[in-house]
Formats: sequence, structure tokens, C-alpha cells
Amino acid sequence: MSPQYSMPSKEEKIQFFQSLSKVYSQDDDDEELDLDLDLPVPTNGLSTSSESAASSGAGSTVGKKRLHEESPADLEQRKVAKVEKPKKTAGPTTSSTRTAQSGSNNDETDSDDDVVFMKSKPVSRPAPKETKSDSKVPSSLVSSSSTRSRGNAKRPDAPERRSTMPATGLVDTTNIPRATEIRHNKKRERMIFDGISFYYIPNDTKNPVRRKRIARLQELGAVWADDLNERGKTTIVSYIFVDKKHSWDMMISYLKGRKIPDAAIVVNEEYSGHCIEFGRIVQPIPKRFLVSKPQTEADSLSNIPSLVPAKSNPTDHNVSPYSLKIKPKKPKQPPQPESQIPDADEQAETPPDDPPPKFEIFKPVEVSKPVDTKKDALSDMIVKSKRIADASMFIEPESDEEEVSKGEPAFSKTSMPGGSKIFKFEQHFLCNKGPQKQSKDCPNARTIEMLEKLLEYYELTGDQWRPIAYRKAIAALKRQKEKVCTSKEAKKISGIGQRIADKIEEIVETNELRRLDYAMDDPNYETLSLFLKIYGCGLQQAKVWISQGHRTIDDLLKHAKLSKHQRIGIEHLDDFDTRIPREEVKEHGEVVRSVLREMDSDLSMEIMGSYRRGKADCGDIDIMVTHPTATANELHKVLEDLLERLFESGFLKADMTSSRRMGGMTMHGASQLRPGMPWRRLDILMVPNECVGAALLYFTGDDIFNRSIRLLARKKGLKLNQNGLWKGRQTDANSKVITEGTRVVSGPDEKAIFDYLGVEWREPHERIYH
DNA sequence: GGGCGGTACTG
DNA sequence: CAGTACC
DNA sequence: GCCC
Repeated sequence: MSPQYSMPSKEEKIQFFQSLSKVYSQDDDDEELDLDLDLPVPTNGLSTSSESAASSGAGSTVGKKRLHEESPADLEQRKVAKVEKPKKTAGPTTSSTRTAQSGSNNDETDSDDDVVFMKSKPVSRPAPKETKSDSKVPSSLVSSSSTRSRGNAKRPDAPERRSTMPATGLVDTTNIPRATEIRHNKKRERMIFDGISFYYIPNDTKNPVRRKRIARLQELGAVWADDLNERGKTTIVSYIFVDKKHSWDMMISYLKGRKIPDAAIVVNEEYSGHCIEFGRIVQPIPKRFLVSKPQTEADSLSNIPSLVPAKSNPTDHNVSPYSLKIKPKKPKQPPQPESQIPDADEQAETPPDDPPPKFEIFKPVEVSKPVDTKKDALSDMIVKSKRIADASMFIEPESDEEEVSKGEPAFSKTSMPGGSKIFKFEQHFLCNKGPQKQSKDCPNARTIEMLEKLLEYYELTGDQWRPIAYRKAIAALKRQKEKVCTSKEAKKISGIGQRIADKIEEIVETNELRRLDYAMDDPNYETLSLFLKIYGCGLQQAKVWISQGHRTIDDLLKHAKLSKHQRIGIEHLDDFDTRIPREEVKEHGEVVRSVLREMDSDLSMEIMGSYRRGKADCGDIDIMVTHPTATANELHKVLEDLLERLFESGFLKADMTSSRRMGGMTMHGASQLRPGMPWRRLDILMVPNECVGAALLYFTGDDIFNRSIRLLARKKGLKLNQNGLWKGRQTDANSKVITEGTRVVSGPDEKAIFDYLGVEWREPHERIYH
């Protein structure tokens, strides 16, 4: 991008910095998404713009009418207009209060109204054209037009630092290299709902989720009808969406005698999201989407089969929401869309995630009567183990019943009732065998994909815990056999809380996630991700480089100060970033093995890491070397010897653990099978016999599993590390270690550790939570 | 509102 | 010590 | 972020 490079002057830095900040528009919660470059920037020159929810007056009254009457273009215009108002008054004057609290992101309840779209980039965007029903998709750009000023969520040490650009700031700083905006225009969306009109029950936007759905329908071309049948106009409602909280009877009473147009199809609210996911209007799957008058109770029960969310429980009084039957009289297709719904077509291509048929294979019906029943058997133990077992890990992976959650094995010693019951479906979630299959097999693949993107983003954020929470949530979602559609369902899953549950629902409903758009929009997103791929470069380093103006690998090579690791990391960035086929991992292992054999026939070796977990491809190669009798010291020498030999043979290309201390037992380096082949990250760990069990555990992972089982150990007053399982460790008030304690389990038996901890044995391939 | 794995190496 | 890394 |  920038032909010539020079270190930025101080002033340039400031400008650059200003240009980094953005003003987000955010609707559903106001947490901070901040790739906050924690730089020593003088705050004086920078103003803080108070975005303010000044416009908050817009209550629910605004909702419907506006949404209803305005074309998308109008909408957009309105938003722009609104934005500018606060802008004028927003001077350098303070706002500390506002911004400060926005950083603490507490509630998410308030913000979800019309205020929503308001905050927008100060830069004047070309106002949308008047073109009414143009083929363009103006409103879909809404979210991408946003920017916002950000506070610093955590980081007490840097409380007020937030840069903001004065209204003109962004524009004027165009001379700054790459800090300018990189707007990814949102991909154009097809107006799949063009020509249809719909009515909602209830027909308002009081519920945020409903509001989103309605907005989304409109964005994609649908017209929101004021009434079921607008007499004056020609509009005839083609779809009626029924909020799931409404039963058929409620709906009827809501309509107060108004008749449902013959042409109208009555569907539940999830139908729109389903269509969006397909990119066109699809025929509603009867049991899943069509809403109809319930029949006799017995009847409707038998009819509930799999598909629908668990909550429709027989015992669960009639709330029975969308688990309603097909409308008695078969609804006709609505006029317009009809042509677009070739039946054959629908049949032909199988929906990417059409749960019902697919998953019946596993467990057709179980969904409906989950929870309560299962508790009793375990309850006893659960009471005790509940607080000990970390939620996520010690439950069946399948967790099938959504109740799922915790409890369970952990304390096998005493009771083992639940243990054996459900363990058959491993293959299902062991979808890692086929690289690309995986995503297809999982009913929640789409959701997971989106959440993973968000996870990636949060990793760039420097938040230590959120990414972990996301990974646990994603892992939990992966275990679900049924598609999780609503936040309520999602919330029941252990590891998924309210915030992520809401996001799941948003994804399912709208097939997109606003938060993600904002995230991707950050001008530093790409640079940061790029730099973070470099071995030896973490977040802090990446930020420093960015603050120094570096944006490309080339910049770094030419002008940045690089550590030895980083230099290697950069030189082989692509190599290290490429997955290694299982076969090749094995080959690397064989090279090491053969050298070891030359050295001492008692030395043995095992390939660990994701290879041992059975993955088809690995990020690196992990090798554990053991010897039945060698002491640590001897092993250290073996390692030195081994490395020397590997170097000589040309196999080992780099050792990034070079200044290994005496007694060092690890090597982090790179190896290459043959000239011309990529370098691979190679880790070698020497393990004395008494530590082998623990080392197996550690080196097999995955990391979530490790964290979890270590936490469990700790909750039981033990300590698990790669050298063994320990007890009797004493700490003083300051948690300083007084006594190290003694090793409870040692030796090469991995299972012994599981046993001692009361954790049911899991094969390596069952330890995948990633 | 506080917890969130335990460790090794680098500079 | 903070940062980065390993699983 | 989630959970206690």
C-alpha cells in the first residue's frame, strides 16, 4: 500500500491514532469491542466524542411505523440524518461519564431500540438515493456504515484513554498510511423477500428479537403489513409470522375476529431465518414452521417428533408453541412467491441443515422429554460433584439432553450409574476425521462458524477470558445433536450463557451477527491477525508494531526489530501456518524414531498432540521421548545428542529453545523432511519414566481438556501438572507455596490419573473440545 | 463479584 | 517481570 | 464470556 516507508513522526502518530478510533453503531449490547492499541498517546490533543444516546427518545413508538412505512433507503437516510445531529454538538467536550460507563458494559437491555442504528460515522457518506425499489440493497449496508468511539473495557490502568476524531478527523488524516478506513462493503444480498408482505403476531417490535426479524425481512424486500388485509390497498398478506410465545388460540384472540386471508401462510417466526439461510424462499417444512390449529392433545403429542425444541413437553402444560400441526386446510402458496418456489427444486437440493431426517438416525425423539427424568439417578452424586466438576468437561460430550450440563462422572469412585449409558455416538461428534465433512454434519455448523469468527476477533482484543468462554460455548454447541434455534434452548446448555445464547438466536434468525460486522470492520483487524500468526509474536508485540506504523510482513522485515524466534516465524510464516497432513506428521516422527534407535534401543517415542487425538491434520508435531530408567539428567543429554544428530542430518532446521538451561527437557524447533518441503513446527519433550502418565495427559490435550481436568484436580485439593498428580501442597495466606507435596500418581500409566481423580477414562480422540 | 491450568522459556 | 508459548 |  505504501510504497515508501518511514518511521512516523510523533505528530503522525497522533494522527494515525486518531484515525484508528472509530465510532461504532451498536445495537444489541454495548459491550466494548476494542482492538485498543494501548499506545502512549498524548490524550490532550484528542477529543472524546460523546456519542450519547441522545436520541434515545425513540421508544417503541418509533418502531413500527417507521419500519413499516419507510423503504430501506428511507431508513438509511433517516439513520444518517439522525447521526449528524449529535455530531454537531459533540465537541471535544468530555463525555467522560458516558464513555466510561459504556466501557463497563453491563446491561444489554436498554440499547436495543431504535437508538440502535444511530451512531454512525461522522464522515459524511453519500446519502442514499431516492431510488425506491431499486435493485440495490441499501439497508443492508447499515451496519457497516458504523463506527463508534470506544472506551476501554477492562484495563483499569488505562481508563480514559480513548481517542476520537473530531468530525473532520478521519477525513483529514488521509495522509496517514494505512490507517484509513477499510470498509468492507457488505456483500450484496439478494432481496429474497421481494414482493411478499407479512404480518406479525404480535405485530409490533416490542420484543428485540422480533424487531430484528422484522427489520431483516424488510431489508430483504418484504413489506410489513399494518393489518391482515389492508382494504384500501391491494396488499394481501402472504405470510403471517407467529411469535412462538403465542399458541394458536392466542393468535386467534389476538386477531379479534379478523380473518386470516386464504392466501396467507401461517408460520412460526423461525421460518424467515430459515429462508435467509437458504438465500431464497423455501417451502416451509410443515412440522417445523407451519403453524396450525392444534388437534386433540394426544394427537398433537404423537406428532411432535423430533424436530422441535425440547420445551414442548407433554407435562409442560399447553404452552405448546410451534409444535403445532399443519394447518387443517392446507395453506395455499402466496401469490407472488409461488413462482419462485418450484417444488422440485426444494426437494432436490437438500437443505444444508435440515435436522429432522438427518438426525433421526441417532435419536429421533428423545428431545422431548429430557430434563427432569434424568436427574434423579444422578442427583445424589451431582449435588456433590456439581461444584467440583467443571461444567463443560465431565459430562458426556453428547450431552444430548439439553439439560445436560454438569454433574455426572467426575466422582466415579462412589457411584457410576450414569456412566455407561450414552456413549455411542462418538463418531458423530468426532467429525474431525474428514476435514470438510465436519461442518456439514453438525446441525449447528453455521452458528458455530459465526461464533468462531467472533472468537477470533476477541482473541485480538486481548481479553483473556472471553475467548475461553467462547471456546467452551462452541464446544458445547458442537456436541448438540439438534440444531439450537432459540436463545432459550441455547441457554440451557452448560457453557452457554445469556449473551452467547442471544447471539445464537440472532444467527439462526437472521443468519448474520451484527457484532461480527463491527468486528471485521476494524481497520486493524487484518494487520493484527496477520502479525499474530507469526511465531513469537503475541498481541503486545503486534500492537507495538502496528503503532509503529508497520502493516505488512515486508515492513517488519525491513524496519522492525525482530527477535530470533520472530525472524524464523516470519521467514516461514506460510509453512507454519499450514496444516500438516497426518501422514507427514508420522513421517517426521519416523525420522526422529530412527535416530533414537541409533542412540539407545530403550528410548521410545510417541507422537502426541493432535496427532494422538486422531486428527487428520495437525498444526505442529509433538514428540515425547521416554526411557524406562534414565534420569532427568541423562535425558537432558539425550536431548542434546538427539538434536545434534537431527541437525546434522539436515532434518532439524531450527531450534528456538536454544539457550536451553541445563536440565532443559524441551525443544521447540522446526524440521523439514526433504529440501523443498515446508518447515514444520516440531516440539520435543523428554520425559522421565515417573512422569510419563502425566505427560501423556498433558501432551495429548486438548487445552480445554487440560484446563478442565487440572481445575478438577485442584478443586479436590490436588495439583496436576505435566509431571504428575500431587497432593499435600500447602500454601500460606498469600497462596505462596510452603510445601510442594508429594506425588500421588506417578509412572507411565495415564489412566491411573483419571482413576485417582475419579474421571472416567477418555480415549485421546474423546478429549477434543476445541 | 471473583473465579477461570500449570508450566517453561525469552529478553 | 511481562510476554509468548505448549497442550 | 460463563459459572458459582
